[in-house]
Amino acid sequence: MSATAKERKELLLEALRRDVLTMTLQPGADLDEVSLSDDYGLSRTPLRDAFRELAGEGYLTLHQNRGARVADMGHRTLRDFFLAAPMIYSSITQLAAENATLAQLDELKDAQQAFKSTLRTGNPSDRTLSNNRFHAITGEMAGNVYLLPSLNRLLIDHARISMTFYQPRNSRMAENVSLASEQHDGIIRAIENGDSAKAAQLALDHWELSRGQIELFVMPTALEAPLGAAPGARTA
Amino acid sequence: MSATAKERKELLLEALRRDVLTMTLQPGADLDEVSLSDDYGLSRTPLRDAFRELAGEGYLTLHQNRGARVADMGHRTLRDFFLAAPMIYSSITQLAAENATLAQLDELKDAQQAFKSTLRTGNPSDRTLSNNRFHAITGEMAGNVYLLPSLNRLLIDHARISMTFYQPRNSRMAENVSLASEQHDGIIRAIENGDSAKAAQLALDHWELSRGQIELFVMPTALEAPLGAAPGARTA
DNA sequence: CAAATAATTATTGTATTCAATTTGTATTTT
DNA sequence: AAAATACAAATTGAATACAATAATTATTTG
Repeated sequence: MSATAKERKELLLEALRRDVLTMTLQPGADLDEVSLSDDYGLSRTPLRDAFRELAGEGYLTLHQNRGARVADMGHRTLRDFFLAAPMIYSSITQLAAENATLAQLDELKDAQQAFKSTLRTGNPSDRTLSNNRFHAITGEMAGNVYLLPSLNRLLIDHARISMTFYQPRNSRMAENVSLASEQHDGIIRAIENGDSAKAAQLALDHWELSRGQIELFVMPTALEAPLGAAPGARTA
Repeated sequence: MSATAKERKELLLEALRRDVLTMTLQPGADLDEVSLSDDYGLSRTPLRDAFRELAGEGYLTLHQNRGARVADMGHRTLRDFFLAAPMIYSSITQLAAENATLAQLDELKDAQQAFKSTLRTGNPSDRTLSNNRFHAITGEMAGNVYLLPSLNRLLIDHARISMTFYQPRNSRMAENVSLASEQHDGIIRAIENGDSAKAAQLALDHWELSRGQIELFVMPTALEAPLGAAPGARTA
């Protein structure tokens, strides 16, 4: 409670964003106004204000007389995601290469450094968050107010999907993670050189890697054991 | 003051959206909390709530200790708009053809009827609003939560750009308006038939018409009078 | 008189209080 | 006992009251 009210509000916003992205707050979970307000030393008025803000960004959804819930991830979500992601990611990255400032480029490099260090420590949440930050910066670089809201919504659910599907359990997946890091480096170079066509292509490659990783979990490799022939198998 | 508080809030939201789209509230205009709150018989709390909601939708922008302003349309805006519009419009319309329900199709037909009638009455605001509604419905049809926020932001500024650039002053422009209406009909047919490729192409054609109309104002036809040769011309 | 500073006013942000709606529970009724 | 209704508790929404910040005006000082 030491900080000023404005700071506590900002703290709350960041914490909620983080908890949504890392699935600490699960999709559909409903947020209690009173408990959160005394957790962060705020009254309900600025808290509800924060809810609205986060709802506008796509983290939460608000329902009449029913409060705030973490944005859902239904069965349609994944399909919508696969449709929209390559288009938005590639065009954002292309525009980033065309419009990035040097200050933004430094930010992106810092974000990539942070991402690399999370690969070593291995905390899935931190990895997801640092990856999220990397791509959010490309969005700022692109600076297109019409595409940005779509990108940010994609990034929210990309983080959440990664948290569920992208836990590297074997060497193949670990390889993919470090490959993703190399792709980040490539994207940085393309942006640095203003090579927008290459940046767009690298974004697509990067997406394909991520997509494949997700599909490994959605469609796992088939079991090899033949049915009904195994010794001691129970009959239905 | 007769309606319930919830209704008055909804009324306020609709009125503000409408006023932003029709440029009744100009870009950058700042909204006074107290005057609006007694205009609509609401206290400042739900009013500020409405501001946040509209900010999330892209109609307003909020600044620290400085209240709400109508979303700006700077010099970058038009360029960003031209870049994003064809991509979003075509993909939204394509998805609309793939996913539209019959109820939504009826809504779209109704919206198109309304649009046609505004062409006859000739009120620019009504024409803009009914056109806006037509395209907003295609967005609902597409139903892709990741693309929808970008579409809606495009639609806000498309309406506002139309209100400034799209006042038909000669027969060429009047023709274009009725051509736009025919394109709407074509889009409806393509959606009805589930022909997503055709729908996407028609959306692009529709965009091209709109783009050309805007460019007529941004880049007007050159004057024909030769410079410096006219009698009585002043020398620099 | 100009610049700087202090005080006043206006506007925004937060807390508290009050009202309305919803949800859970208990009681009644068939 | 199951369903329906009435009641009570909890939760959300709005209004008022209070605090903090920014803008404006007045005053002071070089």
